[in-house]
Formats: sequence, structure tokens, C-alpha cells
Amino acid sequence: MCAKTASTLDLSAVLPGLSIDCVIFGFDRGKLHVLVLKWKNEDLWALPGGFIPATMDIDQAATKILEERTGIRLPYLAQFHTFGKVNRRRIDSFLDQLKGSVLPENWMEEWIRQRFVSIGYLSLVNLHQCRPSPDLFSDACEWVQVKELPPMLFDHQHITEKALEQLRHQINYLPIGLSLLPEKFTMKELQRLYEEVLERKLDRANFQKKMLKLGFLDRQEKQMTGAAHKAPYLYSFNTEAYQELLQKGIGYIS
Amino acid sequence: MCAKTASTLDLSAVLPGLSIDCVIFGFDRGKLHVLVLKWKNEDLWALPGGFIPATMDIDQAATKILEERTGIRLPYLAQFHTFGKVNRRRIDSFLDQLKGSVLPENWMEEWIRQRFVSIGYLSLVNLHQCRPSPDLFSDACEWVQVKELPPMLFDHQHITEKALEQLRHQINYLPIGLSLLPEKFTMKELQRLYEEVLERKLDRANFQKKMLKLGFLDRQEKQMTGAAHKAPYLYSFNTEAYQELLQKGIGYIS
DNA sequence: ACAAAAGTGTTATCCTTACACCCATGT
DNA sequence: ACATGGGTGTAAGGATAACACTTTTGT
Repeated sequence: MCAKTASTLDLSAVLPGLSIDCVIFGFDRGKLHVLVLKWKNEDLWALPGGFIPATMDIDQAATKILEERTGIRLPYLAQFHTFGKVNRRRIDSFLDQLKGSVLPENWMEEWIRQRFVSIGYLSLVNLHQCRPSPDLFSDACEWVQVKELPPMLFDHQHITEKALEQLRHQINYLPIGLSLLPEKFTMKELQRLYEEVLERKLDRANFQKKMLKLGFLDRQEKQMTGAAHKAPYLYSFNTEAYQELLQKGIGYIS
Repeated sequence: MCAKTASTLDLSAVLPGLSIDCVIFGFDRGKLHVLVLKWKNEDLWALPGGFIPATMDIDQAATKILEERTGIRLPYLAQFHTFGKVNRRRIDSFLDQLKGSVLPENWMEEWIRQRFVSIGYLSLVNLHQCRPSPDLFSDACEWVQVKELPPMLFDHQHITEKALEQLRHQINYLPIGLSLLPEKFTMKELQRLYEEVLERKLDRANFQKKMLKLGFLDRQEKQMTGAAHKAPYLYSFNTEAYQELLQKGIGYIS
């Protein structure tokens, strides 16, 4: 709503030739998801992105852009890479695809044809705690599985892959999960998250011991699932311990 | 020479509001160094940086900029962060400092006052194998110790610190040294490099065992130093093993 | 002979890995 | 009772950390 009113672009008030694209990961039913927007009246999906107001730091701009385009407000987005190949937007095939579709009235073709360098931002959220809603240029805002990405605008597939690579790297030296999992979760769910990101199976017993030893999990009551087996414990993140590990890392050279 | 002739800037042929800054590290006598340029007629030092030709990928542009400004040609520069705070250049105090100094004739004040976002690139070189030479806008191009940085332009000190942070991070999961050390070197020198980057002392015996176990070092003949003690072995990098470790990393989550 | 620094060895401790075992639960 | 999956245990092997010992060299 209030976010939406700002959507009319004043092209003189944003930095020329620069954009921001956000890769937002969520986790549900054992699968990693990414948040994507569907271009109005087209079968074309895109990462939530936009332009940088001339008076805003790029980090602030990322937060604002994400909120305007999806309704999700995140306090912290992390920059992970800047994409600057000359032909990263494959602009001709893009304009072809758009034939017959409406662009915002002040997006003159000249302006949109120019070269753009895009700064990639990454964040993780609990996809059950946010209601993404599409903006004026989009008619859908959805979580799609990382393994089943639809055809995407420009190099957005490549950007998504780079973000995944970054995530896969980070999981080796930082704790993960606080912003992805619900408040309470089972060890199995946490393990599934790790397996999904690392793309390999982990040993159940050893995973449990490792995580508990890291000391950022608080054990809660058991969860009666109604399934024909022992009920698993629930866990929650110990926020102080978690934050501390975020600072100093999990494991490093000796 | 040929690099230098290109130094006359055609402002219409570069991307507006975007720049690249390079942090080049070298290692000598047990100290980490950074390559900096001295602004013509000013006591102001800056990282080698410049603008992005409209027809070049940003990675190529980084290579070109570094070569034009310092004479050093590096095949690979790695992007590490993009700097985009609104006031990162503190432009007023910058113009004050420049009073009485010559800017390239077509750098109208208007143009230089605009906001710039800068992409940081990082590389490591053997500082004995390159002869840095200043370009037309600079009257010196020197290696300075990381611990003794001179006052620097804009946020270049911050950029340098970020690069160092990146390097300090990388040393934990990637081999280091191939491009920093001479062809043959002692274990002590390699250890000094690690200590300098990590900013802490390491145990001599354990360091030796660890490095040898990683298997990217080839032992060469001994080096007679003329000093009053046992002569150390020389080592060289086994390029294949080294490259392989660069790919798959040294140590990760299990 | 001695100091200095290099190379190697020793030990306790910890972590990793691959399993095995028992336990709680619903059918 | 039994299958299913959860929690914990164990033993072998490897890595780490601290420090001791031996070797080579020039003075």
C-alpha cells in the first residue's frame, strides 16, 4: 500500500545504469525456495529488483526495493556480488519478449536499452512469516523451488545460482537457520536444510552431535507427531549464542 | 607506454557514476604491502582505480584500469565488494584538498561531484616481478606496508580494510602464496605470510606438518644462507595440486 | 663448545566417521 | 509384536596443540 504509491519511477532521482536484484531464500517442506515476481501479462519471472535513489546508500536501497516490490521488509540484506557483463541483459531478446506488453509510461525504450550493472543482495527468511504481494508491474509474487526455477529475465538465473553458491559457501563457517526455520523445529528439519543447501546426505547421528556441540540450540519439549515412532525433541535457536557464532565463525584454520 | 596513451578520458565512453578500485597485495621481507598511487602534486594517496568503458565487462575493465594506471598486467582480478554509501567520497573535503591542483582538463567539477559507486577488485602479486610505474595523473606508484597506510583518498582506507578482511577470510579455506612468494621460498617465509595475514603467531612445527600434508608444496634443494644454523629447505608450489585445492577448498564442514 | 634456527618426534586431547544399539510410538 | 524413526553409544582413525629432542651451521 504505502510501499506501492512510490512505484511511479522518477528516473532523474535514481542512479543511471545501476540496479539492485534481491535473491530471497525461504525453506518449506524440506525444499529451498526463492522469491520471484511474475511480469505483468507475460510468462516471464524475475527477481525482485529496482533502482537506487540518488540519496540512498545502496544497502538501504536494497531494503526499500524489496519492500516496494514484494511487501516484505527485511532489516538486513547482504550484498554478495555485482554483475556487470556488457550483454548480461540480452536486451534484444528481452524487448522481443515484451512486444505488446505495457511498460511503465516513462520507461522510454531508450532508457531501458541502456547498459545496467546490477548489485546482487541476498537474504534468508521464514517464508511462513511473510505475505509477499506483487507490485503494479507484476501479477504474482511467489516462492518457487530452487530446483524448479521458471524461465527468468535477463541473467537472473545466473544471479540466483551465484547466490546459492554464496549460501553453500557460508554454511561451512556460519550458523544457518535462524531466519529460515520456524521458531521451533526438529533436528530432522535442520538437517534437511543443511542437506538441501549442501546437496548431499548427512549422517543423522553425527549431525545431531555436531549441532548440539556448537551450542546455539536450546532443547524444548517433545513433539507428539502421531506417527508410529518415538517423538522427536523440538529445538529453538539460542539467539545470543547464534549471534556470537555469526561473528566469530564456526570453524577455521588452526 | 601504449597503456599511457589511453589515459585521456572520453567521458561519454564510460559508464556514469560507476568506478572500479583495485587493491593489489604484495609480500616482501615478511610484510604485507598494498600498491598505491600518489596524486600529482598532492600528498594524497589513492588505490589504482578508474572508469568502466561502455563496451567492456567489468572484470575486463578492472584489468585494463590496473594496467593503465600502474603498468601491471594481471590476468585475474577478483571482485570482492561494491561500495555505495551516498557520501563515501566526502566530496567537499576532497575538492578542498585539491585546491590549486590540476585535474584532467575534461573533468569538469560538475562531473567529478556526482555520486560514484565503486566496485572493489582484489589481487595478489609477487612484488618483485613487476615494475609499477605511475600514470599521467600520479607522480608515484609504490608498495606501502598494510600496517603503515598513508592518508588516502575518499574511502580508500575502508576499501583496503575490506579487502584485507576478505583475504583473511580466504586464507582459511584456500591455499595462498603462489602469486605472492618468489618461485622458491623457505617454510619460514610461507609461515610469515600466514602470520602476517592472520595477524597472529603460529607454531613452527605444526605449521610445517600442516602445509606438507596439504600436498601443494614440492621440496627442493637446501639453501645455504651463510647463517650460523642449519640450512632450510627451499620449496616451490606444485601448480596442479595448488590449483586443485583452489577449486575444492582446504577444509570445510564435514 | 656454543648459540641459533631447522627438522622431526611425542603425547594428550579432540573431532570425525561409520556404525550399532536401544527406546518410544501407533498400527 | 513389530516396523519406524528418534536418541545415544562406541571404536578406529585423523587432526590439533603444546612442547621436547636432535641436527646442522658459523663463530
